[in-house]
Amino acid sequence: MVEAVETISVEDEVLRYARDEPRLGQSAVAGRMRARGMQISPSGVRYIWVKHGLETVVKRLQALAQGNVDVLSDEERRLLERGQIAAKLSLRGEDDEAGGGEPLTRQQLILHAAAELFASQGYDRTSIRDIAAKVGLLPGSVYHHFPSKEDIYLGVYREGFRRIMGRVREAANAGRDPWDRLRRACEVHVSGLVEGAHVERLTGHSLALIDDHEVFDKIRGDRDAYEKVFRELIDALPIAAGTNRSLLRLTLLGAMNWVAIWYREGRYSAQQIADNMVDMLRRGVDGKD
Amino acid sequence: MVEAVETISVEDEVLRYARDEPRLGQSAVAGRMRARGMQISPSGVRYIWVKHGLETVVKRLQALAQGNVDVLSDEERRLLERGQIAAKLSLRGEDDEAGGGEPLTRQQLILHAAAELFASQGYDRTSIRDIAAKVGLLPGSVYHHFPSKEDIYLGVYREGFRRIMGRVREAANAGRDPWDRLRRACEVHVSGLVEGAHVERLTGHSLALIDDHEVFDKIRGDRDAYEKVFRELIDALPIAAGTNRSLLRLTLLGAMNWVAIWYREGRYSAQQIADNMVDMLRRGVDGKD
DNA sequence: GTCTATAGAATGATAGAC
DNA sequence: GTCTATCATTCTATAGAC
Repeated sequence: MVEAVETISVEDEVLRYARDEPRLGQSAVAGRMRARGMQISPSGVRYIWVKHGLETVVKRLQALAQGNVDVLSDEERRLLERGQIAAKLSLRGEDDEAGGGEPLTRQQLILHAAAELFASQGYDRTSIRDIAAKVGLLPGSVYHHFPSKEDIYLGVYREGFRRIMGRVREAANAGRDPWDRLRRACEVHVSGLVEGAHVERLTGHSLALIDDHEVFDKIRGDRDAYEKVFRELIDALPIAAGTNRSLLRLTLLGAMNWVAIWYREGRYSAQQIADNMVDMLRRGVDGKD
Repeated sequence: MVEAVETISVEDEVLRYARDEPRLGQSAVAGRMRARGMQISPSGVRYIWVKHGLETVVKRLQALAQGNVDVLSDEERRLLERGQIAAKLSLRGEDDEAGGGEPLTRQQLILHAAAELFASQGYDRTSIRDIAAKVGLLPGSVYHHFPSKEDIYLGVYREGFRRIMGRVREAANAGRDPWDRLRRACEVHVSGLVEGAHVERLTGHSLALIDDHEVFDKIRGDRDAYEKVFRELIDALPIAAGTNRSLLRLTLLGAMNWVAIWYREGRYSAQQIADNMVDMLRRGVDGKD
C-alpha cells in the first residue's frame, strides 16, 4: 500500500519535472529527486518518460507547448524548432526534388544542407552555423562529423561529382552515334546543373564560386576527370578538318556551365538548352536568307 | 650676432627633432621647442623642413634610414613602407598593363587596387584592410573615400563596365558586316576579360563571383545594358530560319565568360578564342569526313 | 552524438585627434 | 585627408560535460 502510493507520487514528480523543467536530462531529474529523498534512478526516470512519450527534450517541449509555442521561452522555442527540423530531415531523407527514398545518415544530411547553402550563397557566405541550423544541430556538433568547413565543401563536391559523372556516362553510352552521345551527355550535364539535387548543382557552377585557390586545387583532379569524359566524346566526333577540338570542348562546356547563371525556371528546359547548343555548334547558324 | 647664433641653433634643433622624433608633426615640434624657451612657429618648422627636403614623415624616415631600414622601429618601418607605396601609386597612375598615363585620384587608386583583389580572390575574401594596404592607407582612411565596401565594389564594377562597353561598341562599329561586327565585339569582350585592366576583368566574371544577391541586383541593370549590345548585334545577323537568337546569344556569352575560368597565358590569344567561337557557331563544326 | 561555453582571430565600420 | 584606437559582430574551431 505504502509502496503503491510512493510509486504514484514518484511518477507524478517525474511528470512534474517534465512539465516544469523540460530541459533537464534523466540523470539531472533523478539527481534532484534523490536529493529530495525520493528513490529513483536515471533509467527509472527514462522508463516513466517513455511510458508517457516524453523521452526526449523535444517531445517534452512539444507536450508542454501543445501547439501554442508562446508559453515557451525563446531558448526553449529554439530547441524545439531544432529538434523538429532534425526529426523531419532524418525521416524524409532527401529534401530536394530528385531521387530520394532511403533515409540518409547525419553526415549525408549535413552534406545536402551544405550543398543547398553553398549553391545559393557561395562558400564564404555560408557559415557552419547556417549549416548546423539547417540540419537541427548546434554549430559545434557539426565538427563531430566533419573536421573542417573545407572538408564539408570537398565532401559535397565529390558527392555531386560522383553522381553527375555517373549519369553523364550512362547517358552517353545510350547514344547511337558520336553526336547523339554528346547530345545526351550535355542534356544530363545541363539538367544536373539547373534541375538536379543541390549537390549536383554545386558541382557545375562551384568552379566559378570558389575564390580560394587552395580549395580549388583540391578539386582540380575531379574537374579534370570530368572534362576527360567530354574530351573523349568530342574526340570521337566526325568534324571538319582544322577544327580545334580543344576550343570546341571549352566553348561547349563554358556555354553550358554559364546556364547556371542565367537559368530561370519555365522558359527553356535543360534538354532544350543542351540540344540547341549542341546543334548550333554542329550545323552552324549561318543562313543567307 | 646673438640673433644669428639663435637662428642657427633653432634650425639645428628642428633638424635634431627631425632625426630623433621623425614622426612628430610641425605643430608638435614647434610646441615642444617653445616649451623649452625657443621662439618658433609651426610654419617656421615647416620652412626649415622644406629647405632640407624633410617636409613629410616619409621623407624624414627615409633620410633617417638612408637605405638601412634596420635603424627604424617596426612602427616606423611600416609607416615608411606605406608612404612609399602611396607615392609610387599616385605617380604611376595605372598599375596594370593597359592604358595609363594620367595620374589617378585617390578614389580611382582605391578602385583599381580593389579591382585586382576582387578579381583574384573574390568579394568576400577581400577585406578593407587588404585594399587599404595596397594603396598605402590605413583601413579607416578608406572610409573617407567610400561609404562602404559594397560601394567600392559597385564603383569598380561600373568603371570596368563603362570602359569595356565603350570599347565593344567602338569595335563593333568598325565592322564591315553583321558577322564582322559581332566578331570584333567578341574579340574585345574576351580580351577585356583576360588581358584587360583589372577593373575590366572583374566586369566579366564577377557575375559568377558574387554570391550576395543584393549586390548582384544592383549590378543587374548594367549587365542588362551590356547584354543589349550583344542582343542587337545578334539580331542583325542573317541566320537560318528557326534559330533561337536568344539561346545563341546566351551560348556565345556563356562560352566567352567562361574563358576567364580556364584561360592561361600563352596558349591561345583572346582574338583566337573569340574568332574561333564565333566561327564555330556560324558555320558549325560538322564534317562528314 | 550532442550539448554548453568560449577561445582566438578577423571583419566592417566609426569617433575624434591632428 | 589620414591617422589612432576601438567597437561590435561574426567566424572557425576546440574542450569538456553529459
